[in-house]
Amino acid sequence: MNNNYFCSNQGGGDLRIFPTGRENYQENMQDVTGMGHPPNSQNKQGYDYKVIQQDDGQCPPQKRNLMNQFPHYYNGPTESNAYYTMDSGQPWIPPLNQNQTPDCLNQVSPHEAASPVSMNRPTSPQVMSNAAQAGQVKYPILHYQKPSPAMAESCTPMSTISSAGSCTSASTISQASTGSEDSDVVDNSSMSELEEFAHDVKKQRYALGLTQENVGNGLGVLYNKSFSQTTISRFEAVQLSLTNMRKLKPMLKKFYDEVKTNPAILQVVEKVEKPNNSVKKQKRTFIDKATKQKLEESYNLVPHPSKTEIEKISNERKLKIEVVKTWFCNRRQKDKKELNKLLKEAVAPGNFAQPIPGLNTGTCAIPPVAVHQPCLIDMTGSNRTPYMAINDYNGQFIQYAT
DNA sequence: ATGCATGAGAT
DNA sequence: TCTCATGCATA
Repeated sequence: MNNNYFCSNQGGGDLRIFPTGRENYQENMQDVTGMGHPPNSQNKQGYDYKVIQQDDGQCPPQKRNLMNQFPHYYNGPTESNAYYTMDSGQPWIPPLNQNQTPDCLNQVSPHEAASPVSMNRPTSPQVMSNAAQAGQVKYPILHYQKPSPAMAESCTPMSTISSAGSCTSASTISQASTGSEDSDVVDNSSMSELEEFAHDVKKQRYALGLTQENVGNGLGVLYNKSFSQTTISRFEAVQLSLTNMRKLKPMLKKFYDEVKTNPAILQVVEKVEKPNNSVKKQKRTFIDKATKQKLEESYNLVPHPSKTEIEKISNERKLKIEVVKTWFCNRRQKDKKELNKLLKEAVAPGNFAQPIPGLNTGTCAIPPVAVHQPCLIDMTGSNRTPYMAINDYNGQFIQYAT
């Protein structure tokens, strides 16, 4: 499964997801966030980190006591003006978004506003149970990024998939009105639907004897913009982001539909020639196994290294700063995808998870806590969701597919 | 199939 | 400076 996260579903249906190496939070962490578990003085004992230094104001923000900045997400010791280390001797670095300002905490999260379930305060079991039964526990889709330039320019007449059913067989394709700007009509497929579709599409490709490259070119034939073998491969393996999958799905669907009604295009597709772009050959740095191992270690400690930290790593590992930087970017990207998959696996009907705890995703200031009551999943992959202003939210929801 | 890289847009 | 979509290069 995933080496960077550990997830358990134990006692009373509690769901816990946290970075590996931090399993001991299971014993030590108590929820004092207001998510249903009032602080208990006993909870303040026995954390796996200790006060090591008074904060003289020079303390880097990452190490600063979270209590002051994220009072309702803070789970640690409450001594003010201090920062902490773990029993292992490693620094305990709160997964804090450095850009986050306390003002953000005053905003109502879209989750909270939109759902009977609150993220930041206890919800009575009554409300919870009613909401769950009525199917009212919903999750917002936040479009936080515009389509990539490639997609944007080539997909104007993109088909709209009806919200019913999976795409494999049941969905209806209707031609979106051309010209008019309905770019926010997007595919709403759930992760499971996308998986099913990806699988289906792969089968069809085999049946047609097409290569991934052929298909990529095929999209070019239909949309005037082709995709690489890599992208098709990643789509079939469901290795793209949810948004990305949803964008590509209608195109692929259209392609295969088109092939059915008009097999002649196969001839075209198979003959597409690659332009001889002898220009800009990409160089690829080779990082040996041992070095990668070390990078992984650094990553597990600090997924978002600062400039100084990157320089340090760069020196230690004898890699260019650029290479280290890129490595961390890619590593985070990879992690995010893996975590989303893990979350999807972890959430069984009746179980709910909090937004992704942020050690490895980096920006969510919520130390891992047990979830004793239904909460909301960040389906968007944006770990800023809880802090987003309500007016950034356009009211679109999906219900979590069980 | 996947690792390292790039460029555009968001923060 | 980061994230995200994407692709060249390569095992």
